[in-house]
Amino acid sequence: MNFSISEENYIKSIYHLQQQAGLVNTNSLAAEMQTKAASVTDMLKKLSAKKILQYEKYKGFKLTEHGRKVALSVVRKHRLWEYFLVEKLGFAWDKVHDIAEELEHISSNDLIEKLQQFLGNPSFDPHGDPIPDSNGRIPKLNQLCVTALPLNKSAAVSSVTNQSPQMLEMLKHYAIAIGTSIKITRRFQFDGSLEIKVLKQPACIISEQIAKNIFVHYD
Amino acid sequence: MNFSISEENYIKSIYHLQQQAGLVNTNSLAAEMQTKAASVTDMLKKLSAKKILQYEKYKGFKLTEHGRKVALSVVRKHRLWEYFLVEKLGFAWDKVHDIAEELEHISSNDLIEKLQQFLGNPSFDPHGDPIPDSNGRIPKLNQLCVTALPLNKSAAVSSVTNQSPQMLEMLKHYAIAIGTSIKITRRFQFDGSLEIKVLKQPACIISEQIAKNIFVHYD
DNA sequence: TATTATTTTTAGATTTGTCTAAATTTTATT
DNA sequence: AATAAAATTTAGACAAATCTAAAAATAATA
Repeated sequence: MNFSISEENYIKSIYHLQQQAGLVNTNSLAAEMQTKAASVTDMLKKLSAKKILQYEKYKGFKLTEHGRKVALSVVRKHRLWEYFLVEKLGFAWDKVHDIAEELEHISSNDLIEKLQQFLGNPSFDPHGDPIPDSNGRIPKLNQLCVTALPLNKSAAVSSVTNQSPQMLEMLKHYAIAIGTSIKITRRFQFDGSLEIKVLKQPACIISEQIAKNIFVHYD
Repeated sequence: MNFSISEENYIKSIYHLQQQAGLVNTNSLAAEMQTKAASVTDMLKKLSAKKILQYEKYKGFKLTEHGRKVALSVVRKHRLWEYFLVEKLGFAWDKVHDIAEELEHISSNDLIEKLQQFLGNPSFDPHGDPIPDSNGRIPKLNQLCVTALPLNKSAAVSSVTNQSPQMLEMLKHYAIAIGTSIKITRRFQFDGSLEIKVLKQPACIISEQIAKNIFVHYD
């Protein structure tokens, strides 16, 4: 079946929201989509009729197995294009999101398979997020939130969950990117903030709020 | 100003039609767009209000200078993506049109500038059509229709104007692509058909109708 | 538990792009 | 020039996606 750009965007957003909480509710989806609750309800009816959603009035909703497959194919396209933009075209990793938002809706499967090959079958996008394969399988990486990293143990940043321009700008300022090796040199009990050390950079302090979004790789 | 996908498609089609005849009329645009004359009239009013068109009821229409610029930017994007699909992703040249139809509407200028650089600033797309630069300038190539090529003079195919799947399939069958060296070995006065010779291929006969769409390069 | 507040849905309107059928204008042909 | 044919436009309708305002259902609280 084919989906409109708008439908694909809803499906993708629902997927992301239900990663965190099992059931998704109307208002949180409206916030995520930057639209009104009434518009969400309209779309829910449509997606429900198309068997993308399990939806019960007033009770919340989640994707069906079929809906999840559709979501993963959009996520796959988004992340492959992000990889392309950064690795082949030379974009900075904090500039590619909006462009990939458009590219993810190009419909050709042939295109996305050839793109994947051209890129050398990458497993993770430039933000460290896993790229689902054509069957919807998601590569896993052992991850740990920096808030849980032992003191003075070096580890490589593997992903950043909040990808707002503000967050990405801040990381850039601290010279932190995917793959950057970091070390927690001090932990402040008072507010949970961390003193971190990046190679060739002066030590700096990040708030717990930021730290919660940064994950590192361990074996 | 920003244009919808539909508006961009109309603008591009008008551009192509007015390349051949100065003024464009409603029915021919409807045919090109595979839609109805009434829909075309509706869109003409909109584009006219946006100063894209010079339009007089019942009299035909053509792009303003501004409209031409917009058209050329869409054409530029289409042809750069076609080049990418063939040269980087390995698509056959007769498979890329529909995908490029979608990609040409991705809006980022930054993207298209970086793509152009990545591709090495190509001047012609895989069908031999010139790729306008970011200022709307179109590279020129001295071209000659094969119907006007002297007997037994070899020349390289530089472009093919009709890009219907049928035409492209036929050219593939005759082993003719952009750059292929061909020679007219005989000219039939009766119906204008031509006997042509492609290196390592048996001589074959093409109708005048096909020949009219094939152009060769000369110095 | 009764009442208030929040969340969600419905009803009805709007915009964009399309359509059909009818009316109008232009062009072609007796 | 009168009439027939073709091209074009108008009028009115429809689907998709959105919105506002009001109604209904659920959750929170006094």
